[in-house]
Amino acid sequence: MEALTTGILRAGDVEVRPDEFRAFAGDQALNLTAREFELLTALVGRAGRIVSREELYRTVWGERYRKSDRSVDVYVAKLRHKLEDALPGRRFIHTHFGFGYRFQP
Amino acid sequence: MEALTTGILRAGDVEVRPDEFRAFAGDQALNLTAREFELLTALVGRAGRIVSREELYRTVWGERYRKSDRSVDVYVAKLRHKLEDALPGRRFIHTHFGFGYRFQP
DNA sequence: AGCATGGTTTTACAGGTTCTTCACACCCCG
DNA sequence: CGGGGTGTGAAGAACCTGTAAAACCATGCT
Repeated sequence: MEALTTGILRAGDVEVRPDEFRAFAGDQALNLTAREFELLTALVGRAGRIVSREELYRTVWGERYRKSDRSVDVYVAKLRHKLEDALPGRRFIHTHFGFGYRFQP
Repeated sequence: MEALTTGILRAGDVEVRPDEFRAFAGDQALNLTAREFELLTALVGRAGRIVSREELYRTVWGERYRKSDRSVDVYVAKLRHKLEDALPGRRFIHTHFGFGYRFQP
């Protein structure tokens, strides 16, 4: 989005600083693993758009996507948990059946 | 249509954004399944022309068309219903007996 | 090396949604 | 009328998603 000057991605209360490998939800830092962080970066960088599993997989894993690979789903679940812990009751990652996921604060 | 720059298809009040997996009728988003979305994309991309079931089937389903397969008809009905919900009283998908369908706002 | 710890990938299954096909009614046109 | 074309509801098949848990890996420490 407006990452040109600062490199920081923001969508609502969620902020990602790719150059620092840190992410925040509201005022608290999220404790993410490398994969979780990369996936969140990919999602926030595409906030508001429906993104296919294939695009997410290629971006984060850097390999060809196999339809049977559930890694994206598994990590979406992990991110949802940690976002829920940080900001209870709010939904950020929306499922679009048959298409993919959408990050929307 | 004029998809060269934006990738967006438009016909009257109906707009399809293939790269975002989203479609709009008037100002509201259409809640479509994968097949419905692909069929609408095929129809809007051929707006104003009569399109045979065979061409629609090959485009959307990617397989050889069997005369007994009613999938196109079933999904045209679904699309008509959702377009009617979004923009009541208007007709978009016209039947040409013995030939196929035509999308015309 | 052997072991512990934490992360990643794969598997399995339940639950839900969508898709295909069938059946029957209706319609169009000769 | 008659016969094939079309509209559409319904039901089971097929597919998709959420998630826990197992299996697999990588790293660091004793």
